[in-house]
Amino acid sequence: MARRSFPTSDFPQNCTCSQLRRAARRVSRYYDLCLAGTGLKSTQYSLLGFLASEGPMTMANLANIMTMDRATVGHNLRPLERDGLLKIRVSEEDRRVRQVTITDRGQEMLFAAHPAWQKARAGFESAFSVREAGHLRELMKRVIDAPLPEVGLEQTDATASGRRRRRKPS
Amino acid sequence: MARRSFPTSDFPQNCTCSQLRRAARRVSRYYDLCLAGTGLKSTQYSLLGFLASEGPMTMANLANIMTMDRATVGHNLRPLERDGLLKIRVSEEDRRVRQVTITDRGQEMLFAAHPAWQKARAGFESAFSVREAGHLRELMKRVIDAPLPEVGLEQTDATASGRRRRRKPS
DNA sequence: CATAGTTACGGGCATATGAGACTATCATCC
DNA sequence: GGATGATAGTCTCATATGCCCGTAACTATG
Repeated sequence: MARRSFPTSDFPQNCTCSQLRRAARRVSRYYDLCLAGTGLKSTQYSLLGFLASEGPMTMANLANIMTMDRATVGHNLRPLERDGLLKIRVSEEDRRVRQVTITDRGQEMLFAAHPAWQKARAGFESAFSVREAGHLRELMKRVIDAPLPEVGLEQTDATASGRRRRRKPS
Repeated sequence: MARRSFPTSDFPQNCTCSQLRRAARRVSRYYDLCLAGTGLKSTQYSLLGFLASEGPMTMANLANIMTMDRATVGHNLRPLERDGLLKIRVSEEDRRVRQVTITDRGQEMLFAAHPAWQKARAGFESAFSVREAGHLRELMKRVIDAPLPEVGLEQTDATASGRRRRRKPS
């Protein structure tokens, strides 16, 4: 048996990242299923929710509170803007900045989706207990705020064989 | 002030799904950054890791242990297959089934990426503590295994105004 | 004021994720 | 053995996620 064996203790079953992603997929699917009739996905619901509760803000600001890449925010806003749920306009003071504002239509959409969201929450808590769910959110908060150390960029030798390089060197 | 106010207590800041997704994004970004030099993303690392430790298996099986949709597995396998890190072949016994097997090249890639993955793990645990990280994985496991109740599909009235319907009724 | 550095976004690329419709195959049941 | 139903994957579409690079705009510095 030529197969190089890895220490079983450090495999995907025990990878924090993998576990976190799996859990996120699971819960997201559940929420999205509950929200299915509303026309909003879970991410969109969060985005609009933040805009509704925190008021208009810049994309960088949104990226920050959503723990999301700025480019990702840009992408995710597009469908919502297209459908008139929010407006994006150039700031007066600083023309680099975009002010994102939820529209009335967006507010309505959000409001209309609220029961479905509540149902998702209730469903989750019926399986996981209100107390545990609270504990979970608390823990997630700590993960989000954890000061991760810098990463020094290094190279594996297996990379040399050149898998998927972006763009050809012009 | 016409803005309908939502109970602050149930907004994105307190949404389990949103928090979970945020944490997953944060940690994934960190892991992906650590893995950057290796040519593998975190999902791909998990996928190959499972295949390496559990042996060849079907896509449905993979979907199961990855807590992932079957279609998603299909999509995610494609780049790995393209780059020769795994093989997908039709099963002999049941020709509906695809057997997915990691290749030698895949094993090497995984092996080469292992130090980077360890570094990610170490980095995370330096900020979050080994004990807490273990606790976190334990909790994620419970989330993944939680028996979520069925969802009865319903309609919001805001949907009637027709946002993004898939396909036109033929 | 020119210019260099920084910051905020947009565009393009590649992967990640999942729903819905469809196809091929297997399993039943009559 | 043919209709019927269930199962495994695929194809298409839409969104989600984040990188790199380029551009516009602001800021600091000489």
